[in-house]
Amino acid sequence: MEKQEQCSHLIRKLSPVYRGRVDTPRQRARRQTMDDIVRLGREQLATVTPAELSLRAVARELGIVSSAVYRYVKDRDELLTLLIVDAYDELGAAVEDAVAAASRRAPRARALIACQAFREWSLREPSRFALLFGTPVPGYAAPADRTVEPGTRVPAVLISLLEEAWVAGDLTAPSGSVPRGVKRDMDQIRAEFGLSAPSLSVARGLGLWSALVGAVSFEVFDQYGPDTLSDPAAFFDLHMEALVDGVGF
Amino acid sequence: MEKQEQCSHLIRKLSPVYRGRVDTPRQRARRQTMDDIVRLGREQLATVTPAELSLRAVARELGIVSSAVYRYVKDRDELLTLLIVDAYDELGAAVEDAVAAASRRAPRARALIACQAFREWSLREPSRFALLFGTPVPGYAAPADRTVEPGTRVPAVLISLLEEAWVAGDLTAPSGSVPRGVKRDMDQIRAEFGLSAPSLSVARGLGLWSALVGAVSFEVFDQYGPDTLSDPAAFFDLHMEALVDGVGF
DNA sequence: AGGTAAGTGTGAGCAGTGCTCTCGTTTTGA
DNA sequence: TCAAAACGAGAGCACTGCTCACACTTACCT
Repeated sequence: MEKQEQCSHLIRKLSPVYRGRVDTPRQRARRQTMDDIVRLGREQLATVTPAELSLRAVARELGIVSSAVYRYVKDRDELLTLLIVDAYDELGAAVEDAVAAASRRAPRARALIACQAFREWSLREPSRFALLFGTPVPGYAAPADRTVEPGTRVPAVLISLLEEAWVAGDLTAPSGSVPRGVKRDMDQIRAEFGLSAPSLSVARGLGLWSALVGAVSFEVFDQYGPDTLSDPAAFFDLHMEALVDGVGF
Repeated sequence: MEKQEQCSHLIRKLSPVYRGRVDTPRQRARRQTMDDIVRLGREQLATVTPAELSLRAVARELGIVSSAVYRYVKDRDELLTLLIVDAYDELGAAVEDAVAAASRRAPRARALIACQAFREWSLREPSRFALLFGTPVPGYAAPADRTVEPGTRVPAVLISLLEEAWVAGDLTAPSGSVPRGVKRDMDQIRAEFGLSAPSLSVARGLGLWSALVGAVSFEVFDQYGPDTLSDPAAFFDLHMEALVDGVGF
């Protein structure tokens, strides 16, 4: 089905007869329905955790019988993948935009802004945060070829800020030795992203990334006791500043 | 039901006739069944995420019809609470034991050992880790009066190590100012635990706690990309050392 | 010692889920 | 024009949590 469609799509593109009318009504309808499905799934995630996301509910709101939705989405897992990519993209855009809007500030300040943007998006979209960083759903394994790229956007922002600070001489390399195995892994990352920043800084950056998710997870999932933090945002900032200092910013 | 039992229990304790035979067979059987339910739930959690934990499966393995299990457990949520307390206790014991076994070492070393013990238990029990620190299950809200105390054991260990280091003069207070609101919250914690360590140290300790959970969560939930860390334990140690340094240990 | 109430297990049943299959109808593309 | 592809409907299977009416057994009190 998928293959057939792509095939006919290709034919249309190549055939002069269809110039200017790339879509059949059916294809337009299908794309519309696909968008609706993702939208309804996203809306459902506003009130429900990923584990209890219901295809039947999507079909219902779509005004379609439950089995018909399988014409568009192979699986519940398939819908999850769509929503994961959707969420990663929106999160990535939010963080990138926040950083871009502060392009004149120092890398350190922008790193903090990135963390804040991450936090704010997550608090605004707790279920989608859970979808990305919470308990993975049971048998589901995200297909790497579709989720890795959008999932790397936020860490990529942090990494690029780190590198920018390093080349600008604004990053003081932390002192200390790095175990051989970790060094090798960091060098691989450095090669992959074309970084000149030292291994230990990269390691600290990766640590910052996991600590950031941990801190936000604590807030979104209410892991701090009740009433222990009267001003969570202030505590978050303080925490992030310490982490950012640890990286050498 | 509960009240009646406690009542008769009291009577038995007070009545000389029952001296030495505190339990009726029925009460013994009930306790046994309760233990079995928790055990089966725990076993189920080894292969299944908290969200898809099934009461019917427990009943099935118990050799009992599905509705009968509601004689022992009011709700699926009730079972969750039992398992949460169970997991918190085992995790707390694991960390406390690891720290106690190294009682002759410096607080800093013991803090690192606590973190490692936390990580090891979590990797050994991924689903139970998810139960405690992953996405909260849908409508479920843990009853504070039963979960807060066991849930505080691990942070309590960290806090006590921090305090111990401080009174021994082994903790260098980090420099920097603390926003008023955060200061107030930290003072509340200091009062609650009877701490003399400075507010900023306590704040850093809380940050360490959330970062620890974040780091472990990254490993348990496979948030680092695949194959980015060839020696996760070494990276974890490096990360924790940095955090512990940040606290002032 | 006997009656009463509580505790326990059974089975049917309701509403919900994911997913499959068959059957018509419509659209598409050659 | 016609076969194939796409689509929607509806029934159905196996599973879930949970409730209820019904039996039976144990425990407690008079």
